[in-house]
Amino acid sequence: MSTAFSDAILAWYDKFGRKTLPWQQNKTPYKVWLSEIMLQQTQVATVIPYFERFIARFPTVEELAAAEQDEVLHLWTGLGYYARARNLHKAAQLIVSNHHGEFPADIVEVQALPGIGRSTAGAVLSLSLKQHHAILDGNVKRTLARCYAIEGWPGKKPVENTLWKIAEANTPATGVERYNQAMMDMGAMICTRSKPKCELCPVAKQCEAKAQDRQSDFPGKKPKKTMPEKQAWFAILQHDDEVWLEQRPPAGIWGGLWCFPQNDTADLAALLEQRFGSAPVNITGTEQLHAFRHTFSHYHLDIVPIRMQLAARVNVVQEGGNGQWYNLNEPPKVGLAAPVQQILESLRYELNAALS
DNA sequence: AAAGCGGGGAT
DNA sequence: ATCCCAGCTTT
Repeated sequence: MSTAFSDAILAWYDKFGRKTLPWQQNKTPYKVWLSEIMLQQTQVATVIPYFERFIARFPTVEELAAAEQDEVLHLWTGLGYYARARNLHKAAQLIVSNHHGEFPADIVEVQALPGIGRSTAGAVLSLSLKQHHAILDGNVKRTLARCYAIEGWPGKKPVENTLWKIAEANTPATGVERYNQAMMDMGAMICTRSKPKCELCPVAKQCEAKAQDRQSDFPGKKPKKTMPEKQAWFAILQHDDEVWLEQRPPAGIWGGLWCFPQNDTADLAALLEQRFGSAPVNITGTEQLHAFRHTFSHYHLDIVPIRMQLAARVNVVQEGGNGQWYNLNEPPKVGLAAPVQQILESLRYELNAALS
């Protein structure tokens, strides 16, 4: 493989690539790692404020490792993919216990950390320490799939393997930290998923998809299937400015986040029985709030929030699991599922509007 | 409203 | 090897 591809990419990077992002200043493996995990799921503009808040609160791996998981999830609230925040936290603790608090420089050890796979490990070590590793995130996949007209959906192993081979072959011997950043910038700025800016592309001359005028055929599309629809009723137990929240189990949907008691039927009586035992709860009013749809990657969830005003704050006798009365005006720093945060915000707004 | 994004872990 | 996980932007 000639260096024509990487030469063109590097020259483009020096003129147009991104060099002033927060995680590109005084680069350390920790900051690059954090940014890569956040960027796996969200665009740069959204990530920036989360990154700034996170680094301000946890400037070092040690401080992250020492944090409560609740506070880590709190700083992640709204970003999604909460398993990644939990993995980040776990990995920080492993770095402290197994690597003296120093982010490992050996790619095998890096990949052994939870939440870090081949591409993220390569990105962190190349961008921060200039180690020679290829990367293959979605931006790179799209750019290479088009340039080399690789047929098929990259979710399929053979297609992914082909793309890794090309990524490795194109990664230059020197300037790998600029090249890898450039490839991510290319995917984000030039080789975008729709309407790629081929007239600005440094490798347009070499691009097989462009030669065939088939840019939109690459990368191959994921086979789509219809998403199931599920229902959930949220029991919003409110007394004054407090509502009852429960922490979800550590794994699965919204793992470790705080949510309302949830049921898959409208029958909330059994739910309350379970929480409050036989002691009757004095409910002074029940109303359905605005129902809405929340869409996950693999199903729709139609949510019906039912608010029950309580005459008094009840001591909950729920067995197993954590629960707390959440004060709307003095919110504790805990992780919240996005629909729960939406509802809490509207409750707080309503509460304070009623007071004024 | 629907499509697309992205990669690691679980199964 | 395939499925599971979120919430946001773009179309």
